[in-house]
Amino acid sequence: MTDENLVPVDENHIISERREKLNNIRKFANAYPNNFKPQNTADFIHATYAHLNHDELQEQAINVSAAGRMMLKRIMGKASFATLQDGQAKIQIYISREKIGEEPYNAFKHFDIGDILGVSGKLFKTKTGELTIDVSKVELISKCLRPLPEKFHGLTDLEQRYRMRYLDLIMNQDSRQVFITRSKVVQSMRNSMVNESYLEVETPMMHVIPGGATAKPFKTHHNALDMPLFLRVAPELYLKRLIVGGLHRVFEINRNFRNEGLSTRHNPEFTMLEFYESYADYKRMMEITEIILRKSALDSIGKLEFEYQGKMVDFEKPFDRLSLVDSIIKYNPEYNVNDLNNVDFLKQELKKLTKEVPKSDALGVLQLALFEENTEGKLWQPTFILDYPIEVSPLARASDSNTKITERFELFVVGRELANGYSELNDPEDQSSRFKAQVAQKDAGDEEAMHYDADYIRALEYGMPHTGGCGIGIDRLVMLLTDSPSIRDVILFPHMRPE
RNA sequence: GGGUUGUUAGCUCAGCCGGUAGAGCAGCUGGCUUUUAACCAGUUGGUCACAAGUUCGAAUCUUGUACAACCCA
Repeated sequence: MTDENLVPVDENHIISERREKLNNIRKFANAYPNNFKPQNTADFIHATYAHLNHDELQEQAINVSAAGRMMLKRIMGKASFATLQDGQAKIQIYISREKIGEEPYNAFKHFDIGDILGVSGKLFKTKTGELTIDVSKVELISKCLRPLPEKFHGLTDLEQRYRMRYLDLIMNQDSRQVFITRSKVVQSMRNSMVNESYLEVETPMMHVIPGGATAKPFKTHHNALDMPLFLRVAPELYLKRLIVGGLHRVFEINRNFRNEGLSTRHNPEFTMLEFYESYADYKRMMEITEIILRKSALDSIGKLEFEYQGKMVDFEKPFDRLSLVDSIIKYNPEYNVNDLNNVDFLKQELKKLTKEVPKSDALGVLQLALFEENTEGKLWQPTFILDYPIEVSPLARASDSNTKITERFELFVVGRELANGYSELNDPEDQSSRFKAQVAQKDAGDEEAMHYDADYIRALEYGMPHTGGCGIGIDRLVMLLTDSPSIRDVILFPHMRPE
């Protein structure tokens, strides 16, 4: 640690005043006691006693104890109200000098907004009917040295919300709710997989040979072995090794790392559910993808139709299925089938639309480029796009009826890719030549192309049953279900440049 | 990587044609025993992101840098 790191991030007179208060507490008591045990949560208190009226509460004399952060404070002479916030909810407390005594009351008056307090007392209802703890004992559990953001506007600066997520979670209940929803989504997906007899596994995050997706990896170094390692871009090749090994249904929920730009849809590390099922194909993968997504919506937000950025998304209807070419024509009626099978026409169109026309002359590659340019963004309702060109699908099984395309789908919702699945390529000789084609592309300067993975080929040579596989982007799914415009809103600590 | 916009008190924001800094909240002092963003009176707090330039004089104009948001790639 350098000297620089030992200096507080910033200091001001408010913080030094609060430090002074803390020092005073230290003189007389333990400033950070660890023996307060709240018997009730604010949530529980409201749920259990809110229905009782003032007189009923008076008669029953219900004692509670609670702890939480003081968010609001209203001193009115010899009595005060304050609001405590615990994990889920808020509860109002009433503190009178008469009840707790002069010394403790004066001490309370100097507690700051943001301090964490423990209280005990009897429940009552105020004139306006708010359930409140009439405090008989209050203690400071943890001093808040830094002033909280303003009570009305809160913390709105996006940069600060991302950098100081702890503060965001204190101040913004919406943000807290996003991450509760995220947890429910992940839990639901795990349950769906287990219900389908899938086995949860963990495979390496550090790869000697990066593989499983066309993407640029992060590179790191193992000191003891003195060798380069790559953070995984996908778990795919390891999961399929497990299929070879006879774990017939496996899934993994974990991070992938891709060394690309940041945007509202891309974080360098992101979370995927990947699953593989023996004796299945891409059609079964589409079915199970629909099952998982519907269940995750029901389990997290309790409905199958929801609004995303002002427009409805429908998870209830069976998801649309279109071939790549059909989807282009459907959303761009100015084209016909002949146009889309004409390499020169495609190149001409792409030149109009983008600076980055693929160098390839392969029909499928150009069709895909056109799809990405003017169709993908228009797929608002869930739509499976089928028949991906073989050149861009090096791990997928070729279609039996057309060797130029693969048995592959991608699912699009609100104009974004949400899932990607296919019938896995299990012919080791075919896979070997596909890897070689990738290596040739890499040698030609494509940094995203795959490496040749000899051990994976060896695994396939032991024989892998036909298998279906699929990956679902969890961050993007949570964006949808929480109506979040940016991926940074659904990742607790999104990647930011250092301050 | 390119374009646009932004960065002023702890937070939310004003600050016009260049004249040396403002409000609300928070804090501090005092008053107030059922408040609800409590209220009333007084008060502390700023390297105007950073660095150069233009000017008698820059938060304000120019350029560069950093970080961020949005759009494009």
